[in-house]
Amino acid sequence: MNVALNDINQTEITRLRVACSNCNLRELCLPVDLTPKEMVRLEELSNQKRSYETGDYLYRSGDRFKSLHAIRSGSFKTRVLHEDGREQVTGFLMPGEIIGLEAISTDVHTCEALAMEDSEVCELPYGKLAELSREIPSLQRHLHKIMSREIVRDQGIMLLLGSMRAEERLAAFLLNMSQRNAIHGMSATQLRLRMSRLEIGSYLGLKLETVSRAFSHFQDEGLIQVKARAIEILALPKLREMVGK
Amino acid sequence: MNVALNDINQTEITRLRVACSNCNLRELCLPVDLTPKEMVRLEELSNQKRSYETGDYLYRSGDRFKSLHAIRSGSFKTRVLHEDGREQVTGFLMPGEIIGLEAISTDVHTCEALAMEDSEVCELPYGKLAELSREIPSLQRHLHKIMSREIVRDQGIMLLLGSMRAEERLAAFLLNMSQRNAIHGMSATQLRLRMSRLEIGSYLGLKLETVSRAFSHFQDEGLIQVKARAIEILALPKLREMVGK
DNA sequence: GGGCTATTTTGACATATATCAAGTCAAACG
DNA sequence: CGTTTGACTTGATATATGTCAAAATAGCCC
Repeated sequence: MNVALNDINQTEITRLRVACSNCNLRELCLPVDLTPKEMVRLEELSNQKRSYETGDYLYRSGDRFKSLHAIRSGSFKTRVLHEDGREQVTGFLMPGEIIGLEAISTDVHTCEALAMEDSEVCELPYGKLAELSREIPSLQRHLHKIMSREIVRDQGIMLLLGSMRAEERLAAFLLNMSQRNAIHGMSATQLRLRMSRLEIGSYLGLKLETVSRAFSHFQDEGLIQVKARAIEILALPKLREMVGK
Repeated sequence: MNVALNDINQTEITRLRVACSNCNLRELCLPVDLTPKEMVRLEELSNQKRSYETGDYLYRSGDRFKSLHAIRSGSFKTRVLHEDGREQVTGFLMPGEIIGLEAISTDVHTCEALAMEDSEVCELPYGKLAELSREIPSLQRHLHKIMSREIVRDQGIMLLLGSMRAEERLAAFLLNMSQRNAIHGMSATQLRLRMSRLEIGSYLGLKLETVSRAFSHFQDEGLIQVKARAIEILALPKLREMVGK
């Protein structure tokens, strides 16, 4: 939502492909102006690559925080579990995105992250990352950028939820998914959602029935084409209008 | 909400008082384990101190980002203005807190910050801060902490809004205010709100009438005592119960 | 203190979303 | 191929919050 599409120009994507061929560090590499040598050093940080199956935990609430993780393939959701057992989805993470930021301040993870499909991640030991960023100022600045972007993203997509109605929320969600898809080189209009209506509802603060009704209504209006979790966006501009941009 | 009260013990508060006698850098100093010499260097960063009257802008949307600001006295609100003129309050900032983080990623402020009362701030040039944090690892780590805490705070107070009803939101808001009050050495139960019902509503995604009704209802239930903007919390535990903690 | 204004409270009613309950659909499995 | 299962859709109704309007209150200036 805030990571505007035109933030990423072709040059940078090419550079990324070269730099991160064996590990998806898109979020870290992308706008950083590193020398080839520095990139190698960044690459070397992510010594661990791990695989997770659907439903596996990347980390649990209470786990000690040691690393960030760059998602190489697949997708994860983060959630908090309330005492009464309700699940609250707090975020969806897609390939190329960094997960775990929320725990830096507390040294302990405050939510759970689990795979929504079979996935691979690269581990980025926080200590080494901080150490390296001390040597490479542009990396340091970029780390700050990622974190504050996270703040902005939350404000962008979540904060406004309070003032948005159900269909506006869903429109914002779809646009967000579309942009993140596009950033990662995939279609901006053909979405394959990895999450259920229940999870979308939990994330957006709506009941699954409301989510479903909104999808149906969008389809009736000709804004999207719904085939279960495969969504085709037919009228991007109109969706943008709905969320006021 | 996430900056738990017991995060701050007496020792640290004493250290803070000594370290930051002439400039309120609480958020920066507090959990940082700096040598006296390093503290002086941090102090020296905040060379600029500025005053603002009620309604003055600290920065406007579109302003180039150069500095963070530590609030020394008074309070600010951040907001975005929608095309149609509606105001959306995105945050309230109190003494000792850092404002401006949201702009690091974009180099440009995306929201406006203005004084809710006569206030003073210390300017913290971002470049110098980053430079210094490269030399002082514990400061670097702490900068990261502040930023990710901001993420968590947003998730804590805002993300849950989606799933909270009006009175739960207001309870969360009051608890948040109470904690921030307490952190800054003021009463946890006697609150002097600096913002109108309209602003609270904008922040919480509610109409001012709903906010007012919720206040009245809390008072009827004996949870709080309302005298305009002076709120006395009578039953902290019950409020905590309402937000599920 | 008296009168002015903005803020807050309260009430009656409208509307959006939640809730409860069926019903449909598609994938998985025997 | 039929059955089962879980996910999704749709409908009827309840409830929470928004909307509009008026009254009460607090703050402020004279």
